[in-house]
Amino acid sequence: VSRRAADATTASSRSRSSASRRTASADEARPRRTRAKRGQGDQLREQILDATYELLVETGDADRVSTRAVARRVGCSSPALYLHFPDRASLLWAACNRQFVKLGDVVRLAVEGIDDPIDALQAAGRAYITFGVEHAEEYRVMMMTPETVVWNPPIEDLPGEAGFDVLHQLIERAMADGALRDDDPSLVALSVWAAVHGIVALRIAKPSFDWPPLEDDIDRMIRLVTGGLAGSTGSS
Amino acid sequence: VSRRAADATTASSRSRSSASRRTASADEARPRRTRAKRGQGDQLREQILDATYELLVETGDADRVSTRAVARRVGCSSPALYLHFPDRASLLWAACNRQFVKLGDVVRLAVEGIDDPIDALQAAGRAYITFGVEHAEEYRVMMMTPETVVWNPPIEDLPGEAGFDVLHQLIERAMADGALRDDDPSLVALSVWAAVHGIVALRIAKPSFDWPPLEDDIDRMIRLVTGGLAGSTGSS
DNA sequence: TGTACATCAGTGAACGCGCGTTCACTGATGTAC
DNA sequence: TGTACATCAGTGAACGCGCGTTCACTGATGTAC
Repeated sequence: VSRRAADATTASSRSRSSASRRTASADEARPRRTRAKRGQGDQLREQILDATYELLVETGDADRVSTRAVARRVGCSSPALYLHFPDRASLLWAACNRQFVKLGDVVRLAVEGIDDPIDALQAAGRAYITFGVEHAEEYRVMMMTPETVVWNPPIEDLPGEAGFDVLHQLIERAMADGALRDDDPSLVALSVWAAVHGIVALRIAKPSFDWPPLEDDIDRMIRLVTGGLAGSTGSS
Repeated sequence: VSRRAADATTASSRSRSSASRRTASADEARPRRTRAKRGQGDQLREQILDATYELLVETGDADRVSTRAVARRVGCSSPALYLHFPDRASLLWAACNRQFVKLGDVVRLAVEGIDDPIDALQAAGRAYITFGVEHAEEYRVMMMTPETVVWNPPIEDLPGEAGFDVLHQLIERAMADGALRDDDPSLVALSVWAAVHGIVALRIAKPSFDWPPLEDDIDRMIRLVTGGLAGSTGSS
């Protein structure tokens, strides 16, 4: 401890410090994996993805998931990862993406069978927010991390995976029905997406803030948004 | 390049790879700093914060700002940082926070002299979003990064620094005036904050997405939010 | 049926790196007597 | 006015670390002739 800085209270859990690495190391206990049979090379790929995802959830920080830790968890050597992924970034991305495509599915499922587009919008928003909060670490990696670090696939895939396309269609339909005031559906969909993302992202970034119950927050945002889109123009 | 992964196109710009480190190194050219005079020890502190902030902006990634790079930029030795900050996390946080308190100020300033609470809310939202997008890296570090990595000071300071308290007061006032429908002002303020944060956060996280002009987005969100809060209850 | 060969599914050791931080120190400047 | 001493504002070298990745290899399994 240096002289003037001696009064510091910071615990310092930076991803680079050896102390924090040690935290994530209940690994090496795993037994050495047995080599896969001849045609079964892709088994390892799945196991690697599973382990990566586990570590992601356990550490809560993509930066603390190292290739070596993944290999220890799997029970293979670390070069073995390179038989299936070109580099660490691709591995992390793949592990997140596998869970993440579920978001689009969940939103699509939530909407199924609901005829009224406003009701469907509400269901979609609810599903999106709930999923995001419950899968915080993937959400963070996919939606809150700079592209340069993690976003390899074409950016155009984003809407489909995030359930954004569902949003878009619902809003188009609602406008055609007269349930929402006429506007550019793409732009309105972006606003709604941003609003919904905002709830999830703030909670993920600041979990120790004294948030109200999630359900209240969802209801209020949905009322706010659908009320706002449906009403006559606001004061301005 | 390994065998099965040979077709990979990923450029691999992970924060850990030596390649990406090299990108951020137009440093060592700086002249050696001269030692400060007797009572002027705090000059170095300011210079360290400046350099940290510069690197933060240049790299666009807090993980790529190392204590050694900061020292090189300043022109001092890296142990010198420890005369003023207990560890790297504190340094990074301080550098961001220094710029970040401006957000609260900007929001407060934007609101000054506007009597109508709805107009004031719109001005506040506009100021918040603009500031966030223009100071993407600080915003990312402060508002989109897990607390464990970067959030040392008490979480209760967040609202004041983010201009959230202004929002809260405006909403209280608007409700008292009858300009907004009665509700719990804290919860409504959270929703509005989330909506506004959503716009900023998505643009920062996915800069290569084909976003509409920021102004349009701001206007639409403001209309959506204020219209929604003011109108009678939406369909539900 | 035998056997040379190709392929698959990996492994162990090593490279080189930059990092956060600590340690013992140093020279200039002020202060007490 | 001199001088011993304390303090300030740092420095240079080193420690130990875990990392991403590459390299050359190995043993088991299938395949062609």
